[in-house]
Amino acid sequence: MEERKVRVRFAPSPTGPLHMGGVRTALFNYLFAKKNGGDFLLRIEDTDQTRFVKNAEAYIVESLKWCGIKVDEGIGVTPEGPYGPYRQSDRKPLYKQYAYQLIESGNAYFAFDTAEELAELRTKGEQTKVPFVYNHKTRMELCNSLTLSKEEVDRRLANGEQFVIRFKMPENQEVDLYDEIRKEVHFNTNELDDKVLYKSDGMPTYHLANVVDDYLMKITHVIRGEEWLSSMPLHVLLYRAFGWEDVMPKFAHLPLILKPQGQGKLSKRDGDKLGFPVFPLFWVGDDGETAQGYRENGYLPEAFVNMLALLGWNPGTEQEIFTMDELIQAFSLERVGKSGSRFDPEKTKWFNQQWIHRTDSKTLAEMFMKILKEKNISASMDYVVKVCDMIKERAVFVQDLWTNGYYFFEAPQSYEPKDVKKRWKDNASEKIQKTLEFLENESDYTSKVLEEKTMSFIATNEFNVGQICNCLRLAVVGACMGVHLFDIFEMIGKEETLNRVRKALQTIQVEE
RNA sequence: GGCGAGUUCGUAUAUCGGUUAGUACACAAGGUUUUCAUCCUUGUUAGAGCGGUUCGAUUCCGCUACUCGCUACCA
Repeated sequence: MEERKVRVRFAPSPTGPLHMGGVRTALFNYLFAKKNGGDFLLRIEDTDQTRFVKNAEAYIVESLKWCGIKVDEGIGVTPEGPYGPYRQSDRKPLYKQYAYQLIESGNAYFAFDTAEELAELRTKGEQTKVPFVYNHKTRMELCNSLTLSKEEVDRRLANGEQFVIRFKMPENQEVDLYDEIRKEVHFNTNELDDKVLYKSDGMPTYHLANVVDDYLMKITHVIRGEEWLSSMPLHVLLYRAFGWEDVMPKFAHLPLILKPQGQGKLSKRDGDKLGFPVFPLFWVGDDGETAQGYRENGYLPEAFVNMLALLGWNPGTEQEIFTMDELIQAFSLERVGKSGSRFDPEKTKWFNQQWIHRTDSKTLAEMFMKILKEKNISASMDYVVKVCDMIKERAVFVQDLWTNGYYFFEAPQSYEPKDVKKRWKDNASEKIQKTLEFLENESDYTSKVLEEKTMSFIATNEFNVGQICNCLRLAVVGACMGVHLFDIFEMIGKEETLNRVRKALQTIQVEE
């Protein structure tokens, strides 16, 4: 077979916000495509009108964009590309001919059983513990073009009666499949059923639409979640039935992402319960329901992507921090694991911390500026960059820039009682009063210079360094925390430093 | 119930028949820091069970157990 350009697709259903498991599937597709010089397409599989959610598509596009996953072709790109449209509802008329083609070749048939009839058979099956399956064993006892006369079928079709088209699953056939991650997988067609390919509303089901579109869009590799492994034989059989086996894509089924604790796959509920996001972006649905997002919770997209990449894949080296380009370089399907991975919110925080440390202060400052603006604080870019330089290594989330650096922008509004109790004693007020007088007489507030002078002042007065410094810190920060004391003095300047010390002297005296 | 897939420290993973089973997160104890955080050092903890194959199995095979997925006119 001649070399085909690698083309992969991410094909989500717009049924709600895109789950982080979905983002990972998109990411792996993207990494694989870029690693192999191929294209990454985005196709929307909106064949189920009953579950369609309006904002979902825009959410998907925005999520991928935030993550730095660039779509080469399809939804969100203008022009969309040569194989469009890329929304299955817009391709609706196209599927019918393929379904009929399968009927003509004897691989599919019309079925007229109503949903109610089938539901009844299923409940009956449950009661008798013989589950009902629409397959080679039962199809000849049901209402379809295999059991009805040709005239009757034609009559029903002409009358516009509701029908579906089902795949006629061959009997007792061994299907040997090859999955890029799981290697050989075998099925016997007797275990499979006659899946609906074309629904009574004129829409294809996932199976038909997926195969037809992948064929038409010249997809070379299908990389998707493990929940699809069971339908792989159906899909391969469909390629065979259509006579497309020579251009059938290769398949790779990704392991699932599991709950941090307990059992089952990761769900929105876990996030609510354990306090971490399950979605990349904040979501608010038509029903007013909301969901937390990594972006709004202060995660950097680099960290989110980095974490996702290492969930189910590893480079085989001890490197853990990867840029997108490094991921592309290092990625291969061979190193994707077979077993489900439990999601670890703690490790995710660690990734974010690492990325905040690595992100240059100017980028951080731009994000910090937005937080400051919300608080009606104005500061120069230069100043904010300096602050970020000093505090970024103690931040885990973007918003920590504020919680760990507010004192660069405003005076403390209270003094941590525990620290006051621990430090503001043994005539602290008296000593700080003296120190204040000393500080008032100093003019050079350069960190190094002021530190040196203050230290000798403390020495000549035989004060305790720890006490004085911590009390000053309490005055300026409001708690025993934060960066180097004299760096704070330099940053906020003499005037502000003195004001804060004076205020502390008044306030804390009262509390004492 | 049936079918498919999976199973290494608490978690994510390395190992591609021979290792004191490595690393990271988390946790614990020290150190650094006038504070907090960062950072550094050290430490605890792992091959589901049972049978094979083999000179030797975490690694190969089988069985059992458990977990996950599928079993819709949902994807």
